[in-house]
Amino acid sequence: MQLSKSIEDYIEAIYILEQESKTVKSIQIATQLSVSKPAVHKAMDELQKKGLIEKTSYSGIELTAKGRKLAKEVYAKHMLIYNFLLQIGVSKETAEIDCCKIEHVISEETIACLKKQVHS
Amino acid sequence: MQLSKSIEDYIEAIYILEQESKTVKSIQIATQLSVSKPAVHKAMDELQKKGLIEKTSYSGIELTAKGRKLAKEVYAKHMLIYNFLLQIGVSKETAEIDCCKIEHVISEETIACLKKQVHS
DNA sequence: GCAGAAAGTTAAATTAGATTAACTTTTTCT
DNA sequence: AGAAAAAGTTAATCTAATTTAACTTTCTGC
Repeated sequence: MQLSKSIEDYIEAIYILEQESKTVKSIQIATQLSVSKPAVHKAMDELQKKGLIEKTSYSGIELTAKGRKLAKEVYAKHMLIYNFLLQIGVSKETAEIDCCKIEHVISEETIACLKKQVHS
Repeated sequence: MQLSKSIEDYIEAIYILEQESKTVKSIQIATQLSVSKPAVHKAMDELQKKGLIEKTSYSGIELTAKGRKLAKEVYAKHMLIYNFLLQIGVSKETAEIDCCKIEHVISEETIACLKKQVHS
């Protein structure tokens, strides 16, 4: 499945919010990603069409098994890049900003190579 | 000056083409970046408005001093990331693809840290 | 020097992702 | 329970970057 950058951001945000609060509300995602409520709404439509989340009107949002699997992959990539950046001396603040962007454009091959760099 | 990803791609393409052929034509840029002629045309309008290129109707395209300075910066970033990727074992093909995307999203701080990694 | 090809330009339409404004539904608090 | 606030939804609009189609200008080769 080919996901757009923004869809990856949304699914990752849901995954992170899921771990903090039992049910994930649209407004939390909007706050987390600094986007408007309608932007979240449209993105949730999209995620639902792709079978990545479950949601009925005015209810909470839940990842499906498929959605959670994907979210975990995105998040793992995020953490790998983040840790690599810290390791080479980037500040936490910048590492967080940069890895959010890099995670959407980096190839699997490069991810595999980075994996060997981290912790070494 | 805050440049969009696509504008950075165009200016970088001009910089590279400038070194191969004396005058840079719109069609060469279109071929290089795999975009349509009108896309190049609009981008050139934009670059001209920003004072980064010189161009009169139906003539060749030239970087201004300001444009060349910027192009060099973008290109240097490109090569730094490319070389780093090779160094960690990424193939040339993938390194080229990935660095083209990473160069548009990476911070100056991370670039500085990467610089210390390359060649070491 | 002129016809056809190549390059450049213009206009209109498309796409993805967002926004604001206005409205509806749900929640919360007294 | 009902009013006010909060959250969700819908509609209309915007922007950036692109495309196709059609047209104009320039170049090239006979």
